[in-house]
Amino acid sequence: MSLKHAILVLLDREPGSGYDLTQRFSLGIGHFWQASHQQIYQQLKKLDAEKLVRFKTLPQEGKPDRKLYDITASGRKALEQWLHSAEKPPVVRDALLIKIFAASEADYPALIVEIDRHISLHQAALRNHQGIEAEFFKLSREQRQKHRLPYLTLRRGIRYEREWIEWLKETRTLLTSDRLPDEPA
Amino acid sequence: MSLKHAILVLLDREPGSGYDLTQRFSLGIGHFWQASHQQIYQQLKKLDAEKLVRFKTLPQEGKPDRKLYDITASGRKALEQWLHSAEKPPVVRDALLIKIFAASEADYPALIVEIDRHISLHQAALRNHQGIEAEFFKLSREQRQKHRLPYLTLRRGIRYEREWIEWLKETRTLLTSDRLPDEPA
DNA sequence: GCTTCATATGCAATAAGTTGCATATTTATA
DNA sequence: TATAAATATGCAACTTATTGCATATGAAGC
Repeated sequence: MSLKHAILVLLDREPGSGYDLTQRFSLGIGHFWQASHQQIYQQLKKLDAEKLVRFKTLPQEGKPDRKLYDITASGRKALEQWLHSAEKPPVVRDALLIKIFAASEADYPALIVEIDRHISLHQAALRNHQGIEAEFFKLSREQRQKHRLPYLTLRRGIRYEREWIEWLKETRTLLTSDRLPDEPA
Repeated sequence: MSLKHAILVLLDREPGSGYDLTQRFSLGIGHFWQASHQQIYQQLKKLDAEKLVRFKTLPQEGKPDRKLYDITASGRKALEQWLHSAEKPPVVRDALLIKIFAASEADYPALIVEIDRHISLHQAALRNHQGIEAEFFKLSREQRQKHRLPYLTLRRGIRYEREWIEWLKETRTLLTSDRLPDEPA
């Protein structure tokens, strides 16, 4: 259900096409919700069937018609109800940790390579988030105040990536030096 | 594919029934992979069809027969191959962050309640992890050395929960005081 | 005596997400 | 000049995960 509501949130801020939403997901809220364009188009269809959104078809030359979606009154109502409902913390499912859990010494070299790869990926994500953060701090105080909730979610993304990198580096060191932590985390 | 391999990892350590595995998931590796018993039974069936596991039926009185599963030679082979394959970092999908992202001032009171609830949940998870960690540190040096990889994954769980709690508390403070962060995360 | 918990396995329906493919044009880049 | 990227939408098949139900007994606690 959450993807539907994420879409409603975005349309509530500004109407847009499926394509627009795909951009907004990857650029705007990708640090806490990821969705492919296929998923977005599927859910827009369902949201339309439920009358939570509606659309106007804008013909374009050479390209397929653009469907400009907008949230409806009952969409807004559904969104508000959802905002006040309780949510479970996300389930954690991390394949890298299964591998680390299960590895024997023979697997260490491959594991180190994989850990390094993940460090790079998380560093790239962190740099990306920090770029957006830097933009935020260039804004005026009023503008910052206005966008503070989105910024707080970005902070969570930054900390998340940072925490990953720290743990991966610590784990890498312990694996290569064959040592073991001498005190609790 | 990862659930299948998580099951193979557990069976490789020790044969067991679907029920046993359910316990091992919730107690042993639940901090990085969660699975319900329905899912586990489904996947055991598929793994059996693929000949990666096999089972013996142990009749029991009064209770349904116990199916004792074990990994096969080709299961071990598949597991090793998988251990050396590359994995994408887990996708992040966090409904609470959508809510925080989208909230308006009218939603703040409900949001604070929800944040407090999440703080409690993460604190409970943290305490649980730390209990297991305390057991680990009671072990002899040799034993600790032997179980160090599982322990490293537990450290990740501990840090993950701690990071959540910190961010939730910070966010809660900023929301209630209507202030805004004055420096980058 | 009654309820709850633990043991033990499973089906069926649905929801959610992924992968691969298909189409068609313009604009920027090597 | 060819190639790739951006724009724009979508279907079909499949995998993965969730929800709700069903069955059956023994043991422990109130």
